[in-house]
Amino acid sequence: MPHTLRQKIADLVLRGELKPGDRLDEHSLAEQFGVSRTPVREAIRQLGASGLVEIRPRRSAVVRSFDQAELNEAFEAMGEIEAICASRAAVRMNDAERLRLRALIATSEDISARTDRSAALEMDFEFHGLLHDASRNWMLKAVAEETRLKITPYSAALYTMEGYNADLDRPHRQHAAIAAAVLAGEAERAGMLMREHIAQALISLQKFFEDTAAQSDAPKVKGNTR
Amino acid sequence: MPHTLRQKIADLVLRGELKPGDRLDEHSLAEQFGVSRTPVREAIRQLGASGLVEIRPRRSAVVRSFDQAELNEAFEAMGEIEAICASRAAVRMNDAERLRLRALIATSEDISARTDRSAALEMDFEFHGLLHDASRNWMLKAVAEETRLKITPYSAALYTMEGYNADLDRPHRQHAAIAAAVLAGEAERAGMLMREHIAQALISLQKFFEDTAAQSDAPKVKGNTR
DNA sequence: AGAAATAAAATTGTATGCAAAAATGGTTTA
DNA sequence: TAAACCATTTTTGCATACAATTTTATTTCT
Repeated sequence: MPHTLRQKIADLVLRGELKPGDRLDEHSLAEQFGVSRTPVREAIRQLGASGLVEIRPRRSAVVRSFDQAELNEAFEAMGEIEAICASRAAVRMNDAERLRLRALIATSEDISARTDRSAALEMDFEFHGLLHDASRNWMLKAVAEETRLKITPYSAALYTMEGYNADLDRPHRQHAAIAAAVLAGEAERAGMLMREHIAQALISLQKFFEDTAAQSDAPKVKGNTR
Repeated sequence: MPHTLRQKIADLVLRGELKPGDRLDEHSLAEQFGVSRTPVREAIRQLGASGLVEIRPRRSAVVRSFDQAELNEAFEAMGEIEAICASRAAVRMNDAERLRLRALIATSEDISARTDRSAALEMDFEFHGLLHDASRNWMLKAVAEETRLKITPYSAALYTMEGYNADLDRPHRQHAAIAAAVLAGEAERAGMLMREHIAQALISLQKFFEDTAAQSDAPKVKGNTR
């Protein structure tokens, strides 16, 4: 895990320290990480190409923000892509991965019961990551994870926000159902369940935004603030 | 079309002046475009994040190259993504786009008859681009075009290489069939035809590589050269 | 002659400086 | 009071310089 500067800056966004719309000041980032502006600029440009931040000539880069329509489209796209990964995984998953998938679901059961939000977020990453790997297609995996990355500032909020009591059990049950289909080799069904899973995530997210519209530290959809 | 430096360097790759495996020398690129190394480096990093070039610490960036397995996976992924775009387009395309699609196919008919390779390449871009737009989903469009970008150094060779007599009529007929399905609103069928179209492109490409294995200026699959 | 070792050249990574543009703040004016 | 104007400060874009590393060329040794 060589923590590149790009990764460090991305982490600021993924960990929620920088929220959609926030500016990335080259000078302060440089100071914060003990380097000069040059490597910071290069890292920011890379994040711009990955779609995590928005780069505007002569103006500070800002964390990419989506309006409602863009969020809907992003989730629709991710649903399709994840569905493809899942159906491929159902046909191609190897024995080691099958074992790991079973273990993951068992752990997830426990996490859900304990209502451990941060563990649940990590579990979510691992579950989907495993399916990406099992799709036996590096580009599918790359596409899925790039897409996931872009909306993380929003989707992670579901797990991250303290005090927000979204249901942790529903995503767990959906993961379990998908895993069952994958393990049974039912490609079509795995894809369908995955699509529904992502669609459900969008609905939860929209509900979350309504519920927390008052709170100030939640990521806002574009046009909501200032 | 504000030709950014990033775009200019990308064009070198897309136009085939830089082939997979070729090094991108910061100094000579800087000289070539009349700027210093700093903006060149930033552009290269961006292209690295887009997956068009490969960046290795302390070593020159090189144009991304794929081995046979990676190419297969890339085309499989692209087939799925383009299929989704096509089926969405079949349901969501508006009247202006329908008109344009018809015109495109008519022009394509002519291009195919005249065996105009460079026009055919442009047509290919426009056809798929139109479907991306008509999917009414910016992220799907972004994903499709990023994926397409990565394999362009290989797929464009089919059209670019002088003297290689690949069939121009087949892709045209496939485009026409897809267009018909889209215009008829047959989402399922449009997606299926698109998947087959991309699969066929891979087969043609593999054939192309076999045929031109001797020629030195064709892009090679990783491991073939040096 | 071929391989290994070594010296020279070329290339990348980063810091720094400066000009140009944009954001900020305060003053004036309607 | 609010808007418009102007000066100040901040921030970005780019060029340049230099150290660290890799690459290339040359020489030496077996």
